[in-house]
Amino acid sequence: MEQRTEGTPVRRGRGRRPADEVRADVLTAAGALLLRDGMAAFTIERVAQEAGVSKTTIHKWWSSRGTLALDGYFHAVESTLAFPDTGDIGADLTAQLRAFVRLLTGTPAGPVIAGLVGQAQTDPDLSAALRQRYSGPRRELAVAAMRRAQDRGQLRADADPQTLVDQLWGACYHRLLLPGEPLTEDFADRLVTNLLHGAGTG
Amino acid sequence: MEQRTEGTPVRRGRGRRPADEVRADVLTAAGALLLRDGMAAFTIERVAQEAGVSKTTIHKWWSSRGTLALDGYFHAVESTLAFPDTGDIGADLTAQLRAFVRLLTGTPAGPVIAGLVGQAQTDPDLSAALRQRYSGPRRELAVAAMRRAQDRGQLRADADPQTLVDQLWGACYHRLLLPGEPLTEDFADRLVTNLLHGAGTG
DNA sequence: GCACGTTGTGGACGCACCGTCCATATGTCA
DNA sequence: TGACATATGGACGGTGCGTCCACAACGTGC
Repeated sequence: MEQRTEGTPVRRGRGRRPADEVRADVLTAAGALLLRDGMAAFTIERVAQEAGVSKTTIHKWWSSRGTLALDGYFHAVESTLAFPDTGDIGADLTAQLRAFVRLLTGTPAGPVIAGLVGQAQTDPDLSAALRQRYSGPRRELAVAAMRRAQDRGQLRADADPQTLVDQLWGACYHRLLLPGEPLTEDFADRLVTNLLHGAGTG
Repeated sequence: MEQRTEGTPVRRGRGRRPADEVRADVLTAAGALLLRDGMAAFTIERVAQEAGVSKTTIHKWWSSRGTLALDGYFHAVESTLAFPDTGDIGADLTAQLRAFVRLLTGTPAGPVIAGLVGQAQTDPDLSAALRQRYSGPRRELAVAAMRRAQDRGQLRADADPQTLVDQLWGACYHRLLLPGEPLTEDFADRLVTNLLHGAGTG
Protein backbone atom coordinates (compact mmCIF):
# COMPACT_ATOMS: atom_id res chain seq x y z
CA MET A 1 0.00 0.00 0.00
CA GLU A 2 0.90 3.66 -0.01
CA GLN A 3 2.83 3.65 -3.21
CA ARG A 4 3.49 7.24 -4.11
CA THR A 5 0.62 8.02 -6.39
CA GLU A 6 1.56 7.37 -9.98
CA GLY A 7 2.92 10.45 -11.64
CA THR A 8 4.05 12.04 -8.46
CA PRO A 9 7.79 12.52 -8.83
CA VAL A 10 9.87 10.71 -6.23
CA ARG A 11 11.67 13.99 -5.75
CA ARG A 12 11.34 15.14 -2.18
CA GLY A 13 11.26 18.82 -1.40
CA ARG A 14 13.08 20.15 1.51
CA GLY A 15 10.67 21.92 3.78
CA ARG A 16 7.70 20.86 5.74
CA ARG A 17 5.40 18.08 4.66
CA PRO A 18 2.31 16.60 6.29
CA ALA A 19 3.70 14.60 9.19
CA ASP A 20 1.27 11.74 8.78
CA GLU A 21 2.17 11.35 5.17
CA VAL A 22 5.84 11.07 5.96
CA ARG A 23 5.21 8.68 8.83
CA ALA A 24 3.19 6.45 6.54
CA ASP A 25 5.94 6.46 3.93
CA VAL A 26 8.48 5.49 6.54
CA LEU A 27 6.36 2.68 7.97
CA THR A 28 5.63 1.28 4.56
CA ALA A 29 9.28 1.25 3.61
CA ALA A 30 10.24 -0.19 6.98
CA GLY A 31 7.73 -3.02 6.78
CA ALA A 32 8.71 -3.88 3.23
CA LEU A 33 12.41 -3.86 4.00
CA LEU A 34 11.89 -5.95 7.11
CA LEU A 35 9.85 -8.63 5.36
CA ARG A 36 12.12 -8.61 2.35
CA ASP A 37 15.61 -8.58 3.82
CA GLY A 38 15.10 -9.46 7.46
CA MET A 39 16.18 -7.85 10.66
CA ALA A 40 19.90 -8.12 9.99
CA ALA A 41 19.67 -5.83 6.96
CA PHE A 42 17.21 -3.51 8.65
CA THR A 43 18.98 -0.22 9.16
CA ILE A 44 17.68 3.27 9.73
CA GLU A 45 19.79 4.61 6.93
CA ARG A 46 18.30 2.12 4.51
CA VAL A 47 14.73 2.79 5.60
CA ALA A 48 15.31 6.51 5.21
CA GLN A 49 16.70 6.01 1.75
CA GLU A 50 13.92 3.71 0.57
CA ALA A 51 11.24 5.94 2.05
CA GLY A 52 12.78 9.05 0.50
CA VAL A 53 13.10 10.65 3.90
CA SER A 54 16.01 11.91 5.91
CA LYS A 55 17.36 10.12 8.95
CA THR A 56 16.64 13.11 11.13
CA THR A 57 12.95 12.67 10.53
CA ILE A 58 13.07 9.03 11.57
CA HIS A 59 15.08 9.76 14.66
CA LYS A 60 12.53 12.37 15.61
CA TRP A 61 9.67 9.90 15.78
CA TRP A 62 11.24 6.59 16.63
CA SER A 63 13.58 6.09 19.54
CA SER A 64 15.48 3.16 18.13
CA ARG A 65 15.98 0.84 15.23
CA GLY A 66 13.94 -1.78 17.05
CA THR A 67 10.84 0.31 17.68
CA LEU A 68 10.86 1.41 14.06
CA ALA A 69 11.05 -2.21 12.97
CA LEU A 70 8.19 -3.16 15.27
CA ASP A 71 6.03 -0.35 13.95
CA GLY A 72 6.91 -1.32 10.42
CA TYR A 73 5.98 -4.91 11.11
CA PHE A 74 2.61 -3.99 12.58
CA HIS A 75 2.00 -1.63 9.68
CA ALA A 76 2.75 -4.41 7.21
CA VAL A 77 0.74 -7.20 8.78
CA GLU A 78 -2.61 -6.26 10.18
CA SER A 79 -2.38 -8.92 12.84
CA THR A 80 -5.69 -10.34 13.95
CA LEU A 81 -5.58 -11.31 17.57
CA ALA A 82 -8.95 -12.93 18.12
CA PHE A 83 -8.93 -15.89 20.47
CA PRO A 84 -11.83 -18.23 19.65
CA ASP A 85 -13.87 -19.63 22.50
CA THR A 86 -15.72 -22.79 21.51
CA GLY A 87 -16.22 -23.94 25.07
CA ASP A 88 -13.53 -26.62 24.77
CA ILE A 89 -10.27 -25.25 26.10
CA GLY A 90 -8.25 -28.13 24.70
CA ALA A 91 -9.51 -27.53 21.20
CA ASP A 92 -9.12 -23.78 21.49
CA LEU A 93 -5.54 -23.97 22.72
CA THR A 94 -4.64 -26.48 20.06
CA ALA A 95 -6.16 -24.32 17.34
CA GLN A 96 -4.37 -21.20 18.57
CA LEU A 97 -1.03 -22.91 18.92
CA ARG A 98 -1.30 -24.51 15.52
CA ALA A 99 -2.07 -21.15 13.98
CA PHE A 100 0.90 -19.68 15.82
CA VAL A 101 3.19 -22.42 14.56
CA ARG A 102 1.94 -21.91 11.01
CA LEU A 103 2.60 -18.19 11.34
CA LEU A 104 6.14 -18.82 12.54
CA THR A 105 7.06 -21.49 10.03
CA GLY A 106 4.90 -20.83 6.99
CA THR A 107 5.19 -17.07 6.60
CA PRO A 108 7.99 -14.49 6.65
CA ALA A 109 6.81 -13.55 10.12
CA GLY A 110 8.83 -16.28 11.81
CA PRO A 111 12.30 -14.89 11.14
CA VAL A 112 11.01 -11.36 11.62
CA ILE A 113 9.61 -12.08 15.07
CA ALA A 114 12.76 -13.94 15.97
CA GLY A 115 14.79 -10.96 14.85
CA LEU A 116 12.64 -8.56 16.83
CA VAL A 117 12.92 -10.60 20.00
CA GLY A 118 16.62 -10.91 19.42
CA GLN A 119 17.07 -7.20 18.89
CA ALA A 120 15.02 -6.52 22.01
CA GLN A 121 17.79 -8.10 24.08
CA THR A 122 20.01 -5.10 23.39
CA ASP A 123 17.34 -2.46 22.78
CA PRO A 124 15.42 -1.46 25.92
CA ASP A 125 12.93 0.66 24.00
CA LEU A 126 12.06 -2.22 21.74
CA SER A 127 11.83 -4.54 24.73
CA ALA A 128 9.27 -2.27 26.35
CA ALA A 129 7.33 -1.77 23.14
CA LEU A 130 7.30 -5.47 22.45
CA ARG A 131 5.92 -6.25 25.87
CA GLN A 132 3.33 -3.52 25.70
CA ARG A 133 2.12 -4.00 22.16
CA TYR A 134 2.87 -7.61 21.32
CA SER A 135 3.56 -10.17 24.01
CA GLY A 136 1.43 -8.45 26.63
CA PRO A 137 -1.85 -8.37 24.71
CA ARG A 138 -1.36 -11.85 23.32
CA ARG A 139 -0.62 -13.18 26.76
CA GLU A 140 -3.70 -11.54 28.18
CA LEU A 141 -5.95 -13.09 25.56
CA ALA A 142 -4.70 -16.56 26.33
CA VAL A 143 -4.91 -16.01 30.08
CA ALA A 144 -8.49 -14.78 29.75
CA ALA A 145 -9.44 -17.86 27.77
CA MET A 146 -7.92 -20.06 30.44
CA ARG A 147 -9.73 -18.22 33.21
CA ARG A 148 -12.97 -18.89 31.42
CA ALA A 149 -12.00 -22.55 31.21
CA GLN A 150 -11.36 -22.55 34.92
CA ASP A 151 -14.83 -21.13 35.50
CA ARG A 152 -16.23 -23.89 33.36
CA GLY A 153 -14.33 -26.43 35.39
CA GLN A 154 -12.13 -27.58 32.52
CA LEU A 155 -8.93 -26.37 34.11
CA ARG A 156 -7.84 -26.89 37.70
CA ALA A 157 -8.56 -23.80 39.74
CA ASP A 158 -5.11 -23.96 41.33
CA ALA A 159 -3.28 -23.88 37.99
CA ASP A 160 -1.72 -20.53 37.19
CA PRO A 161 -2.80 -19.44 33.69
CA GLN A 162 0.27 -17.23 33.26
CA THR A 163 2.52 -20.19 33.85
CA LEU A 164 0.55 -22.27 31.38
CA VAL A 165 1.04 -19.60 28.74
CA ASP A 166 4.79 -19.89 29.17
CA GLN A 167 4.60 -23.65 28.86
CA LEU A 168 2.64 -23.47 25.63
CA TRP A 169 3.76 -20.40 23.72
CA GLY A 170 7.13 -20.22 25.43
CA ALA A 171 7.85 -23.73 24.24
CA CYS A 172 7.22 -22.58 20.65
CA TYR A 173 9.45 -19.56 21.06
CA HIS A 174 12.08 -21.87 22.43
CA ARG A 175 12.14 -23.89 19.24
CA LEU A 176 12.02 -20.71 17.17
CA LEU A 177 14.87 -18.94 18.91
CA LEU A 178 17.09 -21.88 19.78
CA PRO A 179 16.50 -24.10 16.77
CA GLY A 180 17.40 -27.75 16.82
CA GLU A 181 14.13 -29.55 17.24
CA PRO A 182 11.42 -29.06 14.62
CA LEU A 183 8.57 -26.63 15.17
CA THR A 184 5.51 -28.43 13.85
CA GLU A 185 1.78 -28.65 14.42
CA ASP A 186 2.35 -32.09 15.92
CA PHE A 187 4.55 -30.42 18.46
CA ALA A 188 1.77 -27.96 19.23
CA ASP A 189 -0.63 -30.83 19.78
CA ARG A 190 1.72 -32.55 22.18
CA LEU A 191 2.16 -29.36 24.17
CA VAL A 192 -1.55 -29.18 24.91
CA THR A 193 -1.88 -32.88 25.63
CA ASN A 194 1.06 -32.92 28.01
CA LEU A 195 -0.21 -29.97 29.92
CA LEU A 196 -3.86 -30.96 30.19
CA HIS A 197 -3.39 -34.64 30.96
CA GLY A 198 0.01 -34.61 32.59
CA ALA A 199 3.11 -36.53 31.63
CA GLY A 200 3.67 -38.20 34.97
CA THR A 201 2.33 -41.61 35.89
CA GLY A 202 1.65 -40.67 39.48
CA MET B 1 42.15 -7.36 34.03
CA GLU B 2 44.64 -9.20 31.78
CA GLN B 3 47.76 -7.35 32.77
CA ARG B 4 50.75 -9.00 31.16
CA THR B 5 52.38 -11.38 33.60
CA GLU B 6 54.52 -9.52 36.07
CA GLY B 7 57.81 -8.45 34.58
CA THR B 8 56.73 -9.03 31.02
CA PRO B 9 56.59 -5.67 29.32
CA VAL B 10 53.17 -4.68 28.01
CA ARG B 11 54.92 -3.94 24.75
CA ARG B 12 53.58 -6.06 21.97
CA GLY B 13 56.04 -6.93 19.28
CA ARG B 14 54.89 -7.17 15.79
CA GLY B 15 55.81 -10.62 14.68
CA ARG B 16 54.79 -14.06 15.67
CA ARG B 17 53.71 -15.05 19.11
CA PRO B 18 52.57 -18.43 20.40
CA ALA B 19 49.09 -18.75 19.01
CA ASP B 20 47.67 -20.36 22.14
CA GLU B 21 48.92 -17.51 24.26
CA VAL B 22 47.20 -14.95 22.09
CA ARG B 23 44.02 -16.97 21.96
CA ALA B 24 43.97 -17.17 25.73
CA ASP B 25 44.48 -13.43 26.05
CA VAL B 26 41.61 -12.79 23.67
CA LEU B 27 39.24 -15.15 25.42
CA THR B 28 40.06 -13.71 28.81
CA ALA B 29 39.45 -10.19 27.62
CA ALA B 30 36.30 -11.23 25.80
CA GLY B 31 34.83 -12.97 28.83
CA ALA B 32 35.65 -10.08 31.12
CA LEU B 33 34.19 -7.51 28.77
CA LEU B 34 31.07 -9.57 28.23
CA LEU B 35 30.37 -10.06 31.93
CA ARG B 36 31.26 -6.47 32.74
CA ASP B 37 29.51 -4.48 30.02
CA GLY B 38 27.12 -6.95 28.46
CA MET B 39 26.48 -8.00 24.91
CA ALA B 40 25.51 -4.55 23.66
CA ALA B 41 28.97 -3.16 24.40
CA PHE B 42 30.71 -6.28 23.19
CA THR B 43 32.60 -5.35 20.07
CA ILE B 44 35.51 -7.00 18.30
CA GLU B 45 37.39 -3.73 18.25
CA ARG B 46 37.06 -3.41 22.01
CA VAL B 47 38.09 -6.97 22.71
CA ALA B 48 41.12 -6.51 20.48
CA GLN B 49 42.05 -3.34 22.30
CA GLU B 50 41.63 -4.79 25.79
CA ALA B 51 43.47 -7.96 24.88
CA GLY B 52 46.31 -6.02 23.29
CA VAL B 53 45.78 -7.81 20.02
CA SER B 54 44.92 -6.69 16.54
CA LYS B 55 41.54 -7.24 14.97
CA THR B 56 43.06 -9.30 12.20
CA THR B 57 44.10 -11.93 14.69
CA ILE B 58 40.58 -12.17 16.07
CA HIS B 59 39.00 -12.36 12.66
CA LYS B 60 41.40 -15.15 11.82
CA TRP B 61 40.17 -17.39 14.59
CA TRP B 62 36.58 -16.40 15.16
CA SER B 63 34.04 -16.15 12.41
CA SER B 64 31.82 -13.57 14.07
CA ARG B 65 31.25 -11.35 17.02
CA GLY B 66 28.82 -13.90 18.41
CA THR B 67 31.09 -16.91 18.35
CA LEU B 68 33.81 -14.89 20.01
CA ALA B 69 31.38 -13.88 22.73
CA LEU B 70 30.27 -17.46 23.23
CA ASP B 71 33.85 -18.67 23.54
CA GLY B 72 34.61 -15.84 25.92
CA TYR B 73 31.60 -16.75 28.01
CA PHE B 74 32.60 -20.41 28.25
CA HIS B 75 36.16 -19.39 29.04
CA ALA B 76 34.93 -17.17 31.86
CA VAL B 77 32.44 -19.52 33.46
CA GLU B 78 33.49 -23.12 33.63
CA SER B 79 29.93 -24.28 33.40
CA THR B 80 29.22 -27.55 35.15
CA LEU B 81 26.53 -29.43 33.36
CA ALA B 82 25.93 -32.41 35.63
CA PHE B 83 22.35 -33.56 35.85
CA PRO B 84 21.72 -35.26 39.22
CA ASP B 85 19.75 -38.49 39.25
CA THR B 86 18.22 -39.22 42.61
CA GLY B 87 15.64 -41.59 41.23
CA ASP B 88 12.82 -39.06 41.63
CA ILE B 89 12.30 -37.28 38.34
CA GLY B 90 10.07 -34.64 39.90
CA ALA B 91 12.70 -33.67 42.44
CA ASP B 92 15.48 -33.76 39.87
CA LEU B 93 13.65 -31.56 37.40
CA THR B 94 12.69 -29.12 40.11
CA ALA B 95 16.25 -28.91 41.35
CA GLN B 96 17.64 -28.38 37.86
CA LEU B 97 15.09 -25.75 36.94
CA ARG B 98 15.59 -23.88 40.20
CA ALA B 99 19.33 -23.85 39.61
CA PHE B 100 18.72 -22.59 36.09
CA VAL B 101 16.45 -19.82 37.33
CA ARG B 102 19.02 -18.83 39.93
CA LEU B 103 21.69 -18.72 37.24
CA LEU B 104 19.53 -16.51 35.05
CA THR B 105 18.37 -14.12 37.74
CA GLY B 106 21.07 -14.15 40.39
CA THR B 107 24.22 -13.96 38.31
CA PRO B 108 25.47 -11.87 35.40
CA ALA B 109 24.83 -14.92 33.22
CA GLY B 110 21.17 -14.06 32.71
CA PRO B 111 21.63 -10.95 30.59
CA VAL B 112 24.62 -12.51 28.90
CA ILE B 113 22.72 -15.59 27.80
CA ALA B 114 19.82 -13.43 26.71
CA GLY B 115 22.22 -11.32 24.69
CA LEU B 116 23.80 -14.37 23.11
CA VAL B 117 20.45 -15.85 22.12
CA GLY B 118 19.42 -12.47 20.80
CA GLN B 119 22.58 -12.03 18.77
CA ALA B 120 22.15 -15.56 17.40
CA GLN B 121 19.02 -14.40 15.60
CA THR B 122 21.13 -12.40 13.19
CA ASP B 123 24.37 -14.39 13.39
CA PRO B 124 24.17 -17.83 11.76
CA ASP B 125 27.57 -18.88 13.01
CA LEU B 126 26.62 -18.10 16.58
CA SER B 127 23.31 -19.87 16.12
CA ALA B 128 25.08 -23.03 15.05
CA ALA B 129 27.68 -22.78 17.80
CA LEU B 130 25.02 -22.17 20.40
CA ARG B 131 23.08 -25.23 19.36
CA GLN B 132 26.15 -27.40 19.19
CA ARG B 133 27.89 -26.30 22.34
CA TYR B 134 25.17 -24.97 24.59
CA SER B 135 21.53 -25.81 24.01
CA GLY B 136 22.23 -29.16 22.38
CA PRO B 137 24.23 -30.73 25.21
CA ARG B 138 21.94 -29.30 27.88
CA ARG B 139 18.92 -30.62 26.06
CA GLU B 140 20.45 -34.04 25.76
CA LEU B 141 21.17 -34.26 29.47
CA ALA B 142 17.59 -33.46 30.35
CA VAL B 143 16.22 -35.83 27.75
CA ALA B 144 18.43 -38.63 29.04
CA ALA B 145 17.20 -38.05 32.58
CA MET B 146 13.63 -38.23 31.39
CA ARG B 147 14.27 -41.41 29.46
CA ARG B 148 15.60 -42.97 32.62
CA ALA B 149 12.44 -41.81 34.40
CA GLN B 150 10.38 -43.45 31.69
CA ASP B 151 12.28 -46.70 32.23
CA ARG B 152 11.53 -46.41 35.92
CA GLY B 153 7.87 -45.90 35.15
CA GLN B 154 7.73 -42.36 36.54
CA LEU B 155 6.96 -40.77 33.19
CA ARG B 156 4.43 -41.93 30.66
CA ALA B 157 6.11 -43.89 27.94
CA ASP B 158 4.19 -42.01 25.27
CA ALA B 159 5.36 -38.59 26.43
CA ASP B 160 8.04 -37.06 24.20
CA PRO B 161 10.99 -35.99 26.35
CA GLN B 162 12.09 -33.39 23.81
CA THR B 163 8.73 -31.68 24.02
CA LEU B 164 8.86 -31.72 27.80
CA VAL B 165 12.22 -29.98 27.71
CA ASP B 166 10.67 -27.16 25.69
CA GLN B 167 7.82 -26.88 28.17
CA LEU B 168 10.19 -26.61 31.13
CA TRP B 169 13.31 -24.79 30.00
CA GLY B 170 11.61 -23.07 27.11
CA ALA B 171 9.14 -21.56 29.55
CA CYS B 172 12.05 -20.07 31.50
CA TYR B 173 13.66 -18.70 28.35
CA HIS B 174 10.30 -17.19 27.49
CA ARG B 175 10.27 -15.17 30.68
CA LEU B 176 13.92 -14.28 30.23
CA LEU B 177 13.64 -13.08 26.65
CA LEU B 178 10.15 -11.59 26.69
CA PRO B 179 10.05 -10.19 30.20
CA GLY B 180 6.80 -9.25 31.82
CA GLU B 181 6.09 -12.04 34.25
CA PRO B 182 8.62 -12.74 37.00
CA LEU B 183 11.16 -15.53 36.67
CA THR B 184 11.24 -17.14 40.10
CA GLU B 185 11.89 -20.48 41.74
CA ASP B 186 8.17 -20.68 42.48
CA PHE B 187 7.58 -20.46 38.78
CA ALA B 188 10.01 -23.34 38.25
CA ASP B 189 8.12 -25.41 40.79
CA ARG B 190 4.82 -24.78 39.05
CA LEU B 191 6.28 -25.80 35.71
CA VAL B 192 7.15 -29.24 36.99
CA THR B 193 3.87 -29.68 38.85
CA ASN B 194 1.77 -28.68 35.86
CA LEU B 195 3.58 -31.02 33.58
CA LEU B 196 3.72 -34.07 35.82
CA HIS B 197 0.22 -33.88 37.23
CA GLY B 198 -1.58 -32.06 34.45
CA ALA B 199 -3.57 -28.86 34.60
CA GLY B 200 -6.78 -30.25 33.17
CA THR B 201 -9.61 -31.62 35.23
CA GLY B 202 -10.44 -34.36 32.76
C1' DG C 1 75.97 -19.95 13.24
C1' DC C 2 73.52 -17.96 9.52
C1' DA C 3 70.23 -17.15 5.88
C1' DC C 4 65.86 -18.22 4.22
C1' DG C 5 61.08 -19.60 4.06
C1' DT C 6 56.96 -20.05 6.81
C1' DT C 7 53.56 -18.34 9.61
C1' DG C 8 50.91 -15.28 12.05
C1' DT C 9 50.52 -10.42 13.58
C1' DG C 10 49.65 -5.35 13.43
C1' DG C 11 48.57 -0.87 11.30
C1' DA C 12 46.10 1.36 7.88
C1' DC C 13 42.38 1.74 4.81
C1' DG C 14 37.68 1.86 2.75
C1' DC C 15 33.03 1.20 3.89
C1' DA C 16 28.57 1.41 6.35
C1' DC C 17 25.85 3.13 9.80
C1' DC C 18 24.77 5.98 13.72
C1' DG C 19 23.27 10.26 15.83
C1' DT C 20 23.34 15.32 15.67
C1' DC C 21 23.85 20.18 14.13
C1' DC C 22 22.44 23.86 11.29
C1' DA C 23 20.54 26.00 7.35
C1' DT C 24 16.29 26.11 4.88
C1' DA C 25 11.75 25.51 2.89
C1' DT C 26 7.12 25.28 3.92
C1' DG C 27 2.68 25.77 6.55
C1' DT C 28 0.15 28.77 9.57
C1' DC C 29 -1.60 32.71 11.76
C1' DA C 30 -2.18 37.61 12.28
C1' DT D 1 0.38 39.49 2.42
C1' DG D 2 4.13 39.10 5.64
C1' DA D 3 6.45 37.17 9.66
C1' DC D 4 6.99 33.36 12.78
C1' DA D 5 7.00 28.62 14.09
C1' DT D 6 8.05 24.06 12.78
C1' DA D 7 9.55 20.20 10.47
C1' DT D 8 12.91 18.59 7.07
C1' DG D 9 17.24 17.44 4.66
C1' DG D 10 22.27 17.55 3.89
C1' DA D 11 26.53 17.32 5.98
C1' DC D 12 29.67 16.03 9.54
C1' DG D 13 32.21 13.55 13.20
C1' DG D 14 32.50 9.23 15.43
C1' DT D 15 32.63 4.16 15.76
C1' DG D 16 32.88 -0.48 14.37
C1' DC D 17 33.56 -3.84 10.67
C1' DG D 18 36.35 -6.53 7.56
C1' DT D 19 40.51 -6.74 4.60
C1' DC D 20 45.01 -5.81 2.46
C1' DC D 21 49.79 -5.59 2.83
C1' DA D 22 54.12 -5.16 5.12
C1' DC D 23 56.83 -7.13 8.67
C1' DA D 24 58.71 -9.74 12.72
C1' DA D 25 59.71 -13.90 14.94
C1' DC D 26 60.16 -18.84 14.71
C1' DG D 27 61.95 -23.11 12.67
C1' DT D 28 64.70 -25.45 9.35
C1' DG D 29 68.53 -26.64 6.34
C1' DC D 30 72.99 -25.62 4.92
